[in-house]
Amino acid sequence: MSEDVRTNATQEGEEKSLNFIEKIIEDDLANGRVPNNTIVTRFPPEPNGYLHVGHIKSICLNFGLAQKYGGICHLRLDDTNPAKEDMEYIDSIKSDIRWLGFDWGEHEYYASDYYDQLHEIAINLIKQGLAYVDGQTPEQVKENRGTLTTPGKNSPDRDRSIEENLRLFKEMGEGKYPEGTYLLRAKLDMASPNINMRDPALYRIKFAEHPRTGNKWCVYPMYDFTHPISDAIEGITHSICTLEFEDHRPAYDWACSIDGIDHTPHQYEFARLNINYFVMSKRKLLNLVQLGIVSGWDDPRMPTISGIRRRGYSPESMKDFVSRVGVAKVESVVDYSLMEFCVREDLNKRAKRVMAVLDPIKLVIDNYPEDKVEYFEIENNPEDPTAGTRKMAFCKELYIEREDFMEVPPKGYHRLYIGNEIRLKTAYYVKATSCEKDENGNVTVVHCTYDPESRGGETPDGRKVKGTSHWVSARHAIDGEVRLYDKLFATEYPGGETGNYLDDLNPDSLIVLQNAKLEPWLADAKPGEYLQFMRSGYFTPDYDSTPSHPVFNRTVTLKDSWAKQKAKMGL
RNA sequence: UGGGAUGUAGUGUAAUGGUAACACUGCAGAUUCUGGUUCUGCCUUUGGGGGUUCGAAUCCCUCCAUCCCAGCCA
Repeated sequence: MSEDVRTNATQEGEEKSLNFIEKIIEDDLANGRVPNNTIVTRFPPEPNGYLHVGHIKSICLNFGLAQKYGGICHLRLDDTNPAKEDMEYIDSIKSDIRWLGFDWGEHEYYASDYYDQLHEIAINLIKQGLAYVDGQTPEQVKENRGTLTTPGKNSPDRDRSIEENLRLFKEMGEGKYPEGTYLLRAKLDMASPNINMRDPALYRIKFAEHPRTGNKWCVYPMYDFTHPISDAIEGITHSICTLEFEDHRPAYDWACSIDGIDHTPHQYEFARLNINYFVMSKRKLLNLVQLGIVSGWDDPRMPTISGIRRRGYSPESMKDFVSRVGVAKVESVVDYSLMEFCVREDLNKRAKRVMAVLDPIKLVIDNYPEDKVEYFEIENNPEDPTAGTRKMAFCKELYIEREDFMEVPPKGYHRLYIGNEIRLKTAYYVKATSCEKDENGNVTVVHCTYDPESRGGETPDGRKVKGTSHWVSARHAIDGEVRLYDKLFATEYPGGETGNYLDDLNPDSLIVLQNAKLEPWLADAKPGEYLQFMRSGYFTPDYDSTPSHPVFNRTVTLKDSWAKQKAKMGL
């Protein structure tokens, strides 16, 4: 094949190395092993929960591969277990994929679309003597499956006649037998060293209402039977799944080899995404929701796609994140710090800078005229000249951040303390003169004087200040609620010590500040806007936000080298 | 102890028999009207042992470690 398929030139023109799946695909393409030379992938979530960050890897892989090689990616809801699945989940899955910017077009499928065909294939297997109805109890089935190191034993029903099997399977489907009484099994090899090949179950009886097929069926096909055949029906060429399915590949290949089934699809396995400080199993996430530890699947502390979206992560940053993580077969755990790096990098370029004082104290400029108001023009984003400017009102009384003033400053502190001069961002230089305290000794008001010559933030004499504070005019500011989110878990591997991840919850994962002072226009900010509260972090309006009660979620803090320095000094 | 997989800096990923590298983290410094950004530098790597070869992360042997599998879940 020609060089242009072999290489992978990026916009910069440099060559990026291929991951192992891309290598396989390019090899298949180069050797004419792909029908119509068009690869077809699929993203096959089970609608039994919300999608999480781990799924982003799979979504980007499947949709990304299709994009890159001019193929097609199907969305297939793998809905073969009506006991666990729900319409709510189907809707959330679709909106999460769209949020990431992927489009499956008309290729929206459901495993349940294939129930009729699957049923027919099962009957044909029975007719060929390749499947049988097993009347063993679930306990007997388990017993006779053997163990990891010992072979299983054949079921006494294994040699039931074809007619009998046909009759029983028909009656199973007619609802004549309760759950657990009969099972349709493939006749493979009870002595196989691979347990998945020891006569895998094909159909079980389940009296559950299905989100899509309602009560039409009371027998439902199993994953090992449904998945490969769904792939075959849809013409999937590269069926990509996670490592734990490696052992199932022989079953997959068996199903694709059934008479009349397209044997094009091949299964490839990659390592799922793990991130430290996170739990990523749907079961655990469901638990957090049901126990009320979080407010719901979209709680901004949840690693769900809806959670991180509400938290203020951009889809672009997440796509960048998974691309940096890469694709391989090694079980791995990615540092949460990489995810934070990716959002910061993206939001630094696009977030509008605003002044928000989270924990306010009043700053009074004693030598500033009582009623004077002046306006300063402030750039919306120093990283993006096209972002424009806005005007901010300034007057005698302002709010500044409580931590920007100290009566007794530690070494290295270059913010406001009595006698020290700092800059109020884009406004004036001010020098602290005194402070007032309440009965508990907490500073309530800081007094200062300003230098009129320093208007705009620079002085004619060119003297420098070490600190620059953000501020809002006390007369103009509005109040707002700010939700400071941090990691949900305090340890790298939740439950790693005690075995119970709930033991490792971070008690400070959410701190709500009710008294933040904000630039007035923030009352109208809408969810989905990316903001930087200067010197503090990236924030986004929550959907709880209203003009009379604005609410902001912290996406991630800014990097804070002063906090590090303080920590080192033991402060 | 059956079967399936995997071992490259702290973390993740490259290098397909020819100088072990990139990113994140960490550390140090410079710049800065955000203690942000940007920039510079530093730290640390082929699981062990044999073998083949002029030459091995790469090929062979062997040992070790880790993960997955005994649902009528996916």
